Amino acid sequence: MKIIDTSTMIEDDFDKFTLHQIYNGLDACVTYEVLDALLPQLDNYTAGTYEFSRALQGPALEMRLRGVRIDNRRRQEVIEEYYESLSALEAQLEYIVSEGCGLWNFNWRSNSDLKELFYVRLGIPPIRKQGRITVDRSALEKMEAYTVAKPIVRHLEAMRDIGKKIQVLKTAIDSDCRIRTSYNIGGTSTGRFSSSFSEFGTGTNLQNIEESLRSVFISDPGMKMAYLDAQQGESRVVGAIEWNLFRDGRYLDACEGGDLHTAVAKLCWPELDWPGDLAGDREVAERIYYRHYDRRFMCKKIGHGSNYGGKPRTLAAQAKVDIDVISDFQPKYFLAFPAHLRWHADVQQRLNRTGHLVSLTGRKRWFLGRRSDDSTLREAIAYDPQGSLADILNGGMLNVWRSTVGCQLLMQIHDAILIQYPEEQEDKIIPKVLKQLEQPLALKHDRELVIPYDAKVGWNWGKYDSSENVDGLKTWKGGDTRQRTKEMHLLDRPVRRAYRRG
DNA sequence: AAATTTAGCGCG
DNA sequence: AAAGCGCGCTAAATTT
Repeated sequence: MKIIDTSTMIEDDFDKFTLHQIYNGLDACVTYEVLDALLPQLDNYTAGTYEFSRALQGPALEMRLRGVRIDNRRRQEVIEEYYESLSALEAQLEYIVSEGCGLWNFNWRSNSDLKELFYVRLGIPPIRKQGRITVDRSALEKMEAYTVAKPIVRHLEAMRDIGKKIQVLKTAIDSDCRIRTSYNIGGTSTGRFSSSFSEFGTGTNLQNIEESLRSVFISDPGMKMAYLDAQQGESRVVGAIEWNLFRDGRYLDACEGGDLHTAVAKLCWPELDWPGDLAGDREVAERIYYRHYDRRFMCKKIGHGSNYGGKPRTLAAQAKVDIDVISDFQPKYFLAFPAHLRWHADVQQRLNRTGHLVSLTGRKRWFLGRRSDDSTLREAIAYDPQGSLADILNGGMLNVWRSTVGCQLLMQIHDAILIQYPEEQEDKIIPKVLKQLEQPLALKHDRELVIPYDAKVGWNWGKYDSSENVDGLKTWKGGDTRQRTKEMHLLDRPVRRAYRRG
């Protein structure tokens, strides 16, 4: 054994391999020295958080290693279809812009080209966002009101939608037809995971995949998937915080009593025909409202946004409703749940006095922004529910991972996990998984927080659809009689589309 | 030519 | 002038 003093060594004295070993050694040893300096600084809260983070390395590394199987044939097909639609739209738009507006060498992805087109050539008054001129989606939507802009805008909206999907679909996957991500356990200020490309440079963030692309993620042969998501998780945590602080359980009661987002929808659109029962109301709330989103989805935004200090104008813009809808809604909402405003005031006070907060699950965070800034207060308000739910979800995930229920973790998506298991054992495994996830958290004044999980099962990550996606996720009720669609040999498949000429 | 910043957009 | 929070990725634009 040879000891190398890196403070005096001369690089030229060593071969490349040895230099790599030295580099690795420094990586490990210096990190260890840092740990020596950090450990004495831990307090009761941060020591717990550190231990928890270390424990999460197990499931996180396993998910990173395993990856998720991709239906590559379907992926390629979809990419091709999207590319075809995109190039057709591109050609049409190029024609409109060159012949109609006299703009050559126009690039629809270039925001400066778009600003030139709309705000100079077409003479539309510039639309601003935080003081800056913008051509984002909401600006495009506003410009639909101008007859000259409308066909262009319609093209751009469709092209951006498709372009975004292509971007995700063409992400490089590994040679074993699996997509892998790298979870970063300490990657956020709240305690959530972050997700990004894998250590091999393949894959991507898997926590922002849109619903329409999820069906290309499939389970392994003989395995079936379950998507388990915490029902109204963040809202329940808000309710739990308010219970602990003020012994005011009205919001938690509301979460536990019914569907909160539907209740918000009823407050926002009282003029709609609400049947009055849980299932009927939910059906009304789930009718498509804007793009592919339903009212219930919009109300999630309105509810969360209001909880976290959102103002009518912003929330109205986000939920695509008239500002009056929110201005009418919020007073009713804060009257029904007065603890919300008390909680905000309490956060403000703690922030001013101490500069840090400890969440419901005992996670401590310092706030380094100016304490007098509104944005610092809003960060602080959002912190506890967001961080606590992450801890609760991850705690449940850790239970599942440590247990012997016989499933494999595939993904963590903030308030949900995706797992797979031998399909014939579904009805044995799902209840056990739910039990591991739904462990109660003790609150003050003799109450518990239990977050129920919704389980959906299938052979791919997309939503079940009787015509489009029969293998997709369907709410688990026990006894799913479906059989997985057989994979068809390439040559046996019907030809879907003729080659385009040209 | 390479590195960094900006704008836009997807998810929870 | 604007006022939910938390992320990561891409193409274009800008700086080095």
